Amino acid sequence: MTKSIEAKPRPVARNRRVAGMDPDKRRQILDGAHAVFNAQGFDAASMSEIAAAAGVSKGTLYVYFADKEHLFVALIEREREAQKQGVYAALSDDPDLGHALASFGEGLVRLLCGDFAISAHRIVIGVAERMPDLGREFYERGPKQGAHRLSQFLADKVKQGLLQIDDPYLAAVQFIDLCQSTMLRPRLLNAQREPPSEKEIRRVVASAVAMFLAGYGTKALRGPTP
Amino acid sequence: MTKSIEAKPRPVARNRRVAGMDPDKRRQILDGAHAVFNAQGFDAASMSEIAAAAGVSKGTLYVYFADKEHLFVALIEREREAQKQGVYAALSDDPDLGHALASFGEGLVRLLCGDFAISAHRIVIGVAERMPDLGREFYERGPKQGAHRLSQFLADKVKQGLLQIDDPYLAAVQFIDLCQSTMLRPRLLNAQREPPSEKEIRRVVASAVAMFLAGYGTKALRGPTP
Amino acid sequence: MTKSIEAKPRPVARNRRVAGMDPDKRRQILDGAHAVFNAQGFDAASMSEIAAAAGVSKGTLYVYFADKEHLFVALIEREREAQKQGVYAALSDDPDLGHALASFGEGLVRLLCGDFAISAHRIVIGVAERMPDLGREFYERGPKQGAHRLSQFLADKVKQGLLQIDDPYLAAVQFIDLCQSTMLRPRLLNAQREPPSEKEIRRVVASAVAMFLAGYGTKALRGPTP
Amino acid sequence: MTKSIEAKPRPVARNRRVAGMDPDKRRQILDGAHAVFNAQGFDAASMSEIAAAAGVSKGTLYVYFADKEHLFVALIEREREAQKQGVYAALSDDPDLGHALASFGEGLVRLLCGDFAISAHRIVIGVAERMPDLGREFYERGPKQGAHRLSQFLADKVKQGLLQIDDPYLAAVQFIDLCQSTMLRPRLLNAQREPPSEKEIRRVVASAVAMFLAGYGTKALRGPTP
DNA sequence: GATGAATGAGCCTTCATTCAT
DNA sequence: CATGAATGAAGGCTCATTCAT
Repeated sequence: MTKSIEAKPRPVARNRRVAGMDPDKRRQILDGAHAVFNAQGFDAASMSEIAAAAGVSKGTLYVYFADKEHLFVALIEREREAQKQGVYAALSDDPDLGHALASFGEGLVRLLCGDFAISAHRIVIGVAERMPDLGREFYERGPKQGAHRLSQFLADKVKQGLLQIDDPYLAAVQFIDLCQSTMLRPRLLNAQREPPSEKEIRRVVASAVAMFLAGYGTKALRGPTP
Repeated sequence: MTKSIEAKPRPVARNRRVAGMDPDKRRQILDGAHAVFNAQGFDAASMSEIAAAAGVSKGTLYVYFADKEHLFVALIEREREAQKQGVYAALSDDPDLGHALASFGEGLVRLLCGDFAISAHRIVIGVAERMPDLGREFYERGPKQGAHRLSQFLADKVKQGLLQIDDPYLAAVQFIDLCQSTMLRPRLLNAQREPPSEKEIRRVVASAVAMFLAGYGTKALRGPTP
Repeated sequence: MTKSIEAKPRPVARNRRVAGMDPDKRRQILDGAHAVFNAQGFDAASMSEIAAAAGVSKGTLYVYFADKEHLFVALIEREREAQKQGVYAALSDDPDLGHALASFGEGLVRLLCGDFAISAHRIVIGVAERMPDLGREFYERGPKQGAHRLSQFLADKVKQGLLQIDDPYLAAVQFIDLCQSTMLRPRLLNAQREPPSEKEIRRVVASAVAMFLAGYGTKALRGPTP
Repeated sequence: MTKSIEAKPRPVARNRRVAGMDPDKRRQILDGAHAVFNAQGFDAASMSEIAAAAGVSKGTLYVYFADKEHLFVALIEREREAQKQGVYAALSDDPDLGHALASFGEGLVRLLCGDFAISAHRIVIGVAERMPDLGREFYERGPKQGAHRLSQFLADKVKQGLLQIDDPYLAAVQFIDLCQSTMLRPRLLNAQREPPSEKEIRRVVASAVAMFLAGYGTKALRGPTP
């Protein structure tokens, strides 16, 4: 039968040796897990392969992580933290709204269509049915939070009179989706093996910015007209 | 000694019985497979469970489908055929472009955020790493073909002077993505257990149509102004 | 849709653990395999039975041997090594040719009609159709090599003028076959459950030696006549 | 567990429909079984393949033969009958003893090293452990009876003063084994894929006859000397 | 009587997890 | 603490046999 993270109460909290966990070894294990999960997906990845890739024994795996699922969740968490740096910087740097959105959009697409994010997405989506908590958490801490952040930026611009938006959160997601159009889906389905080219990213994001500003921009945005 | 003893390839032909396949039983099996695959995903679904869900013996499964993968592929095929009916009808029915796009978009979202399409998406994305052919084919016969169809419709409207579009395929995917904004992703990640409400669909699609026409519409579209 | 979805070959290396194989456990497994293969033949022997007979878990079997065939081949190898000791000693020990041949023949028959050699023969012959490599290798390292060794001994005697032989290899096989006459075949077909008695062995081998020397002996062999 | 012909009492004599068995269909089935058993061996042959090769349904197989083993036994019986014709003719035809033995030996080797006899031998030897009755019967009705027949011929020649033999049965088997030297064993083990050439057969049988007559011939045999 | 679709026990193999060293 | 040999449940798949048509 299905094993679900929350369905398994892990009856006795056994050898939860928390003392003396070597952070280096933990990182080492997560690196190995990263390689194997990305290459194989969740189900096809075996703990033996992960142990081998990490250069530790299988037993050690279980010292650091209660089971395969917890190892995977920990990996997702680490990677999320590692990557969400800097993408949002573009939003505050550039005084020109179009430039700011383009920089942000390009950075976002580079990140989301990159090998790791695609793999992680694939895996989490693939197990979402069996591990709804993982999926929800991934969604809330990732895409949702990102959109929220952008929506705050947009709300700011509304206040400044540059944009006219009823629902800033919807607008934020729309912008994010526009930026990924034609690029994300074929990557997720593995119909496109390579990340999109820089040229393609710029082209698509430019189109997204144009449509977004056409839809939400005010006269004030189009610049000081005589 | 020899490293590996290769068994001589069996000379007598394997009888892939194709004749006498009861279509009802085939449907019955696919129904069972549908239930189990959707509930568990590809890897976690077991052929035993599928057999039980279908009300047939495990052996019968293998009379109708060569193996687990072929069963899954056949299921995807059946469902695609069953569902791609009628979504595109909206494109030709309505003389008003805004109405046509809205109808189309709403139908599409209803389909793509419905339980089955979400499950199928999840599964195919989940196995895309290990079965790239399946992923690619799913992409090409599904999303890509759909976008292509819409792009032809848009190209038509360009000829009619109603729209001004450089890359109709990109525009088509942009529209499709806009229609799904805020609704598809949480569904895929199982952060949203229920399909979106009709009201929500109408709201988001209306916003998508508005932005799309703001971005690509010509003066001619806005109607005969005095 | 694609006819067959080829799973991408797993990039991460399979860890064929070779290190840390406990020789005692390996022997234990081979002993169990010996018992079950001999009792059932190759196909009818099940890995479960072998595991039970060896007193290990099924999983352990696969730690030591890649699969059923490799286990079987390893068993054959072990047994061959264990048994080909000492049979050829008789050839050099005895100065009298008749005695030497008789000792050798008796030892050979004792070996080849013994329980193990009969079982191994039965199994290898039984699978020879499907595993020609195994059969050929068994033949070449066993019967063929044995005959070759004897033929060298005979060629020596030819040089000494004691024998007159055109084709020493043929002569060697003839002698070997004569020694087994009436004893090997009923054993192989299980028409004779017990190995032949010592008395019977001596009788048949004596007859073989007599006929062989009658056919190939020279006057010099019959001894210095007045 | 092992299935053994005699160990399985076949509790209720069920549908042993004996009436109306079409001899043509029976032959047809045995022909199919012949092809498949020879190509695959006993265990690897499947009843489906046999049914397909015979051009009948699987159900029909079970009308004519109780199970796989009985089908196989019936096949062996039929083939034995079909083949033991004519080999013994040589024994009475030729007035010259050397010629008679050579003709007989050559015919025998041609038969025993031919594709069918080799296959049958392999299969029976392979299952002899699990089906001792089959092995014994095969032995007694085949090799043993053949040797018996030759021994009677030899006893005759002893009476005629041409041969001097203590144990004619042993002598018969010795002759038979000599005829097959270097040819039967590699065939059985599939180390020699083709039946031996006529030239080789003549060479080896000539050598066998020579040795046999050297060992057992009387002065009378060597011909009327002055 | 013949058919062949259906059965289900059983096979080989894998792998997450444990535990003695 | 780390190790990795051992476990055993479970998975995909086959095939001898049965039975409704």
